[in-house]
Amino acid sequence: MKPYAPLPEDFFQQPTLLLAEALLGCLLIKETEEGIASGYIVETEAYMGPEDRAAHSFGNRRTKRTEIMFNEPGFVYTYVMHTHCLVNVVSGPKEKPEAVLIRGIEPVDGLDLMKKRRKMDDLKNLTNGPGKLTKALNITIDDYGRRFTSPPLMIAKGIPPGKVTRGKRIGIDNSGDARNYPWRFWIAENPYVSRNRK
DNA sequence: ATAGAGATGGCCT
DNA sequence: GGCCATCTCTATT
Repeated sequence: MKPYAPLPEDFFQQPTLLLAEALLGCLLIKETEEGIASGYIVETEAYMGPEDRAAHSFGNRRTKRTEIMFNEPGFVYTYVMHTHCLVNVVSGPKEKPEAVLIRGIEPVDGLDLMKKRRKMDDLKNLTNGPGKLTKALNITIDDYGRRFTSPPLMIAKGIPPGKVTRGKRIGIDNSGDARNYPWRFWIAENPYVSRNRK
C-alpha cells in the first residue's frame, strides 16, 4: 500500500460544480485503529446552497447541522439520514454554504475490512451508495468538522476518471424544480455508481 | 428489471 | 410531530 498524500487546500477552492466533477477519480481514505480503507470516488452530487431547494442550506438555513457549510471549502460535512451517515465535502467560499455529496466509490484498499463492516462479500454492493460507503469506510458523525487534508479522513490524488456523465440528482423528489438540475456526476460505465439513470 | 413498503433515528419547527 | 440527499427485502413483470 503506497503512502497517501492528501490534496492541498487550494484544490477545494474551485467552484462547486467544477469541484464535484474534479473529485471523480480521487481517492477517499479513512484511517482507523482497525486499519486503512479507501476507494476512488466515482459518483458525486453538488448542492448549491441558498438557491438550491434540495440543499440543507437552502435559503441560508443556518443550524447546528448546516453550520459547517458556511466555512471555507475542504471541511467534512457528515449527517445522519435514517440509519445511515452521509459524507459531503464543504465547498464554495466562506459564508457560501455549498457542498458536494459523495455517492459512490470503487474499493481500493482494505477490502477485507470493508466486507467485515458491511457484513457481506459482494464486492459490487460494498460501496455503491452514499450510506454504504460510509459504513464500509467507517465514516461517522464524529468526522463532522474535520478537514479532508489530514488524517484520519482524507482525499488524495487518484486516477484519471475517463468519461464523465452528468444528470439529475437522486432522492430529492420533494424539491420542486431543483430535482431536475443536472448536478449529479459519475464515471461512465463504472460498476460502483449507485444507480443508472439520467 | 422494476416498484413499493417498512425500518428507523436525529434534526427541526 | 413531521420530515427526510437511504437501504434492503418482497412481490411482481
